[in-house]
Amino acid sequence: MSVSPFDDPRLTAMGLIAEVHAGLSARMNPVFQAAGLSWIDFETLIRLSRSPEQRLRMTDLATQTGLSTSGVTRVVDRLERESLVARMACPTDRRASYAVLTDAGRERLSDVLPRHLADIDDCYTTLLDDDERATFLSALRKMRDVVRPGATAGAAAERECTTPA
Amino acid sequence: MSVSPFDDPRLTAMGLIAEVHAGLSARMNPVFQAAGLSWIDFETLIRLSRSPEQRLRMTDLATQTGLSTSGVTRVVDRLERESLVARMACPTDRRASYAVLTDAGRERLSDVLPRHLADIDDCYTTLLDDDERATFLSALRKMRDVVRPGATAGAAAERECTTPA
DNA sequence: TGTAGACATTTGTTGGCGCAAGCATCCGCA
DNA sequence: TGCGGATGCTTGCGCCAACAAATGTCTACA
Repeated sequence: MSVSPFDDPRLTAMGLIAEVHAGLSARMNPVFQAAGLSWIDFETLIRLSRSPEQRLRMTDLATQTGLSTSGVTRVVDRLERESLVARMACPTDRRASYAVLTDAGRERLSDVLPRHLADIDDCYTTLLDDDERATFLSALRKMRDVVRPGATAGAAAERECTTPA
Repeated sequence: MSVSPFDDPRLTAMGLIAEVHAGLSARMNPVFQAAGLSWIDFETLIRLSRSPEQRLRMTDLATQTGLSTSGVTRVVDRLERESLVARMACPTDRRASYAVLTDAGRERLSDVLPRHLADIDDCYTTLLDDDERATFLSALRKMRDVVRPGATAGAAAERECTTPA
């Protein structure tokens, strides 16, 4: 079938991942845009919502989202402009600052989530049976652990400051 | 464990895909950069190498790579400047043009491929056994078919012009 | 033949992100 | 206490890609 010397089967796996990622973005983005968010905005808000005190230091947000620190600065700038997050000084380290999820941010998440989950069902959940999903997720986790060591959410908890106020 | 109302397990799958994709990019990019290419340059060259006559119309290249047509224009501009691809007029439709892989382009691919494949082995092949890889790929294919209908390489073949000269 | 609409591509504009530089702060050590 | 290096964040700059508008070409239909 193929006439190319560059058709190693390993390449198809990489290509598929890229294709699926791009396709999912294209599929998911309209829902986010309708709510005035980008995918990365959503990721940011979700990560905050899952963090203790619903807040995260800028650096931790960067490692969790995969953005550079400057990228996080600008995302939080945007979200702060819409009052979806707030910056909060860290009481124990005056260099650091927290991004905190606001009530408006939680509300925005609640607005978007149902339609986003429906999209996920269409593109993922209903396509695979339980065993397939389990294998799929475990494969992704193995790859992530190699490719992004230390990017787990748990890393942030270890440098949590004591709860203020 | 979690205190968030936004921790639906379906979200973790999407997050993992994004994380793995981002992590792979970060991991793979140095190899491409060392050869003066970006990941998308590489994808473009590879797609051309696998196409009949080693050429593809701009539009087909766009759907295969997931870029917009204007994006493809500029990628091909870059690659043409380095003589890795050439533009060729379509004999049967003067609106269309082909991007054709040149000898230099093939050579550049040969330069990059071994190190790229080694990266893939580190991040993928050796992490999963045969069954896991099979399930993983089939899951990705199912998702791709839903999320990017008509983006398969075969679609381009159907509108192939007859071979010129 | 002539015309309207679709299509392939390119160009102008805009926004997002990474990199490097800069500033403030923290830590270790004398 | 005081100093040097490390760390956390922000800002200046440049690249890249998407969107929209413009151009040239094709197709269908009268």
